[in-house]
Amino acid sequence: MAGVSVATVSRAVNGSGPVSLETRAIIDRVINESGFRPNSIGRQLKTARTHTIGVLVPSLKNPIFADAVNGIECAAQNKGYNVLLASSGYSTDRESSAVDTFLNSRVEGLVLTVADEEKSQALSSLSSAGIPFVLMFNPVKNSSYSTISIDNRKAAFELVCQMLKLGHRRIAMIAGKFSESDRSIERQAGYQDALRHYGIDQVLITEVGFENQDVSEQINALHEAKNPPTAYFCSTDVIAIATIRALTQIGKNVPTDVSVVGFDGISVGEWLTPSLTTAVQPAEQMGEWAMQHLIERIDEDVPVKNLVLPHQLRQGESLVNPPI
Amino acid sequence: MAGVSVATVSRAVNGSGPVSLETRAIIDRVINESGFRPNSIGRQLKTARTHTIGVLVPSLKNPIFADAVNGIECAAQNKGYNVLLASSGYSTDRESSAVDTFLNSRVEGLVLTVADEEKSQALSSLSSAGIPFVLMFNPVKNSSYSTISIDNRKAAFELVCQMLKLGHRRIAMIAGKFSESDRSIERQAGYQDALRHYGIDQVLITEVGFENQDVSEQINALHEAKNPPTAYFCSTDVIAIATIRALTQIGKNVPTDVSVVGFDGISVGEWLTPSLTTAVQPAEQMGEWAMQHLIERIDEDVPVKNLVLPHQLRQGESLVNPPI
DNA sequence: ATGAAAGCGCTAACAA
DNA sequence: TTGTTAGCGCTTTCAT
Repeated sequence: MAGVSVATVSRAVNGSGPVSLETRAIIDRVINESGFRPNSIGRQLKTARTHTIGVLVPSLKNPIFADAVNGIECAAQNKGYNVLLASSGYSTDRESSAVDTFLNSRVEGLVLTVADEEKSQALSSLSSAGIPFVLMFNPVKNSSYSTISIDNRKAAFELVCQMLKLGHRRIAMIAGKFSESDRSIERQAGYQDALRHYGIDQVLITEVGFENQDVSEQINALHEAKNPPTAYFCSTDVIAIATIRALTQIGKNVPTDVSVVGFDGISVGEWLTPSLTTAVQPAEQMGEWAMQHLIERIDEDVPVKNLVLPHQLRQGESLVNPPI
Repeated sequence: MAGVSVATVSRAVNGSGPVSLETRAIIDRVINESGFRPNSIGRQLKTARTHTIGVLVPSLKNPIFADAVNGIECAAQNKGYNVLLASSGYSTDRESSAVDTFLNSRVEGLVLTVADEEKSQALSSLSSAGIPFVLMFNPVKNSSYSTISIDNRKAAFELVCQMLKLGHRRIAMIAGKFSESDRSIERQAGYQDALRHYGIDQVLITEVGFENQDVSEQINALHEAKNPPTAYFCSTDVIAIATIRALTQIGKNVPTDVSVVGFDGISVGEWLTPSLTTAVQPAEQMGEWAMQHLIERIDEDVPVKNLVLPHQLRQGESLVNPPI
């Protein structure tokens, strides 16, 4: 339309070569008039670069992941990368199929949280595909993968020690399904470490689904026992909130009757009454770091890195001494 | 590698034509051994279909958007579509550039929430590009765009009427920046409708940024006046939560000293103490519907539709009679 | 400063 | 049942 070759248009659009002022003017005019848009697909095919990264999280309904994705997306935008998003709903099958899709779409890298690093079919595909990725939230196990996380076990240990120090002896753990979360497993280990440290062998663990809004059934079951727990350690803040609701429904007051502790440090925990005692993961920064590191690995072929951030215990009102 | 032509491989991989059992077996074997992955880019270029939709929201930090994106993503996955995600941070410039990127990536449709439909450069690009899109949360104005929303003005009117009915006469509105949200404008109109309906002409509107976690300054200013408000109407739940915090910081109790009402119906509002009085938008379903309708428009060229869902008022503890 | 042409990986006629 | 081939839109040498 501009009476020039496609090569010249390419050079004009990308500024990738010399174009005379006059031809550039003509091309600009024609582009505006015709509504021409360079087709990224063609460019991607030719250059073998997509400037796209894949992001896979279990669910956006948990603010810990929404915040992380927010951090990732902002960093990506800054660096000129596009974000393909998928959620797994904590299902390993959906993890694998999402990763397959990403790989076929030729994403240049991934940031993801999987159910369990060790059992992940998705991660095997990824490593054999040889494309860089960063695990987010998943604990470090195989140090040949880049990861960003906190020490879940230690944080859980410290949290439960606090509970024990206040005098709690019957502490139940409401754990997200172990098969769906290696974080949950680590936190459970920390819980047991703490009990053992205090010479207590009454472990009381109830697994619940992560998508479960209502844990009344499980809580009721625990409270019908002869010696109900005086405190609950929950493997996420979202589960802690559900636990508090369930307790309230059966007439238990938190924290006077029973204490509840969460994990994650989602910001709403602070505004609740009682505010949540929890361990804070800086989700948004973790997302940002993951993205930045991923881009380093893509562009500069930087080596794998395992970043374990210090966690932070947040004292809330939901944990007090046990009733006498 | 399998000793067959690319055409045969294509047929085998896609099941798009006859392939003998033996050749299929060979191809499968070679694919597994070599780690071959069909390149979507090539296919996309050839077929001129990307099976990708763009999603643009202001921010994932507000659960109303995170929930909506969650709904969109699930629906997309069900229908075999990929999701390219971007956030605008309530900036119209970033809206436009995200839409440009989407368009160049040849997304087949978009679901988006823009600052203001009427002033949106992004929407002009979109409509002239002739690709289907669905506005989410934005009120219906130009009915030639598909939209899914509630009647913001009416909901705000009803909410503020409730406040007036309880006896409040000095009601301030803490509004998200009008330039960043046409919802905020509509809700403000509903607020004024209600005041007018009760013959009150003391409108008291303070604009705040959406990303603003801390509204202490604005709240303090209002409370240093001779007759401070007895109630606050906030244009979102997130702002309402910030308002409650600011009030608490200056020693005001909600709701005994002052009432606060939000808008959106994010689920945490229910677990707060006091629980939030608000108007509920069913974000996840809105996302699902948006995605489903978008795909109808893509596949079957269904006409534009404007769906205005009934809103629902949620009675919470944050609204009571004004102190005597 | 510009153009011609090859080729990225794929699909879809068409031919055999 | 399989192969040959053109071409999707782009970038990039290599000529001119």
